[in-house]
Amino acid sequence: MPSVEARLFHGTRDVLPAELLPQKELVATLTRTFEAFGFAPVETPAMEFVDILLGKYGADGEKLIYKLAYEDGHTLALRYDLTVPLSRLVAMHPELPKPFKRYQIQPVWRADRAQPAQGRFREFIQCDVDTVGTSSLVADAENLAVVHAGILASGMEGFLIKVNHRKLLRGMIAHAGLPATADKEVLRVVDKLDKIGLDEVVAELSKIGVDAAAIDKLVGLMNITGTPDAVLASAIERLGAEPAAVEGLADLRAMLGHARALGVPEARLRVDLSLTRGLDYYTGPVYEIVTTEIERFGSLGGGGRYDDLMSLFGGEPVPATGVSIGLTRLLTALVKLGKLKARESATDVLISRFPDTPVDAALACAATLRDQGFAVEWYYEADRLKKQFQYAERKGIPFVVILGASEIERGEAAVKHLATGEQVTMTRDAVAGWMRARLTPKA
RNA sequence: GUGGGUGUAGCUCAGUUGGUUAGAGCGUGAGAUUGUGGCUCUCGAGGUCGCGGGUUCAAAUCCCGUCAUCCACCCCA
Repeated sequence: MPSVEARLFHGTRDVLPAELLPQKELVATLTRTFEAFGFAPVETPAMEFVDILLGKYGADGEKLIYKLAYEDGHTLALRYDLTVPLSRLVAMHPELPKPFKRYQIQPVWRADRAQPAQGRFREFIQCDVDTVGTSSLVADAENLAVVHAGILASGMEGFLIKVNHRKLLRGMIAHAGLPATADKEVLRVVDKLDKIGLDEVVAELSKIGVDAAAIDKLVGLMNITGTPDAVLASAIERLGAEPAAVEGLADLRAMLGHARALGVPEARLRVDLSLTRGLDYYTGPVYEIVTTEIERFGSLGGGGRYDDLMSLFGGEPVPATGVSIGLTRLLTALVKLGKLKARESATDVLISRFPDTPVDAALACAATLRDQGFAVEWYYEADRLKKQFQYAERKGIPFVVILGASEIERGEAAVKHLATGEQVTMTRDAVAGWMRARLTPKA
């Protein structure tokens, strides 16, 4: 067989132990958080029929769906997100008690142009929670509370949750006297406000044919800053007479009140009237989580309410809302910030030995330590002790237990704590307690 | 998808106006009187100079193409 160069498809990645060990811990924490809010897990297949996915994301998103060249190339695709597969699943299981609250931690695929430094990949893991079957804004507030708790638990410190409302956006477009069909183009420009500045936004708006009066109204709204309450109050002042906006304003006010009651700090929340979000299926509140610690980094999560999506699979419309944490992106950010406590190995203790060590007696000792709850690794070769210690050092194993013929004979063991250099020879039943007293508790 | 930059060792890079066996640091392997890690020292392994073509007596170096990758935009997790 001809040899091929070992390589990866751009935008995909291998995850090595140093990163995957902390990632697994984070997933365990997120899982506990999700379950604490009453969400239960599901998984769905990586591939779906193409027509299940088409017509849900909008033209921009649809271009990024990976279609599989299976049969005629028009039957299967890799899932693009977890929300549409969930809707399909619920449509196929009408017997599920509503509201159906599920979480799902699985990879998705997007034929994007990858940019790893910005946390942009073609394959990445999303952690979604969704509540299907209620219009209650408490469910939306719970979404905010769940992502807040989840991101905080990851060790990320600087982040904000931006919220807006699709109906409020529609009201703003109407308020400016623009046709509803113009919203996408206009809002995309306005969304760039904090990046390119006011003058540029005005220039671009007039370039796409928005008249000066409309620009004034839009920019006036976008420029409102301050606490969520202040922004809302100011928006009510300007849009209170706009029928299209009223419901959005009321929803946001209620949702934010519930979120505060659930313990989301005021300082984490921003009402951002320029937040649009590209996916077509959102109908109500929308949210996006951004880090304030890295320039030009993609969002850490996002979501919103999508009351019309379920009806696209036939049957009755079912209200639904959900939010997603971008696990791959969150981990990338933490690595970039040096906030990931990397560890090469999950091993607590290495059993080191000598040419004269009775192997089976030492293995029995390893088995005992495992029974006592330690992760124990056996050193296979009777190498120089120096080499065995170097191995433990490089893999970040905190303890080395030294077993020679004399220790085995006397029922003893020498134990060394590498971080402090402390070493004691003791009876073997004392080893577990000695190590446990020095093992830094896992966070 | 649009625009710009860069491809030399596992990683970060040097390589003079084209000129013999292409270098350094880090990492990695072995060792410094055979039961002790981090520091230091010695020695070693490792390169189709992204790939293809062209110019030339001679190309890592110049030209064309191609692929890969990075950055910004777009969009988002």
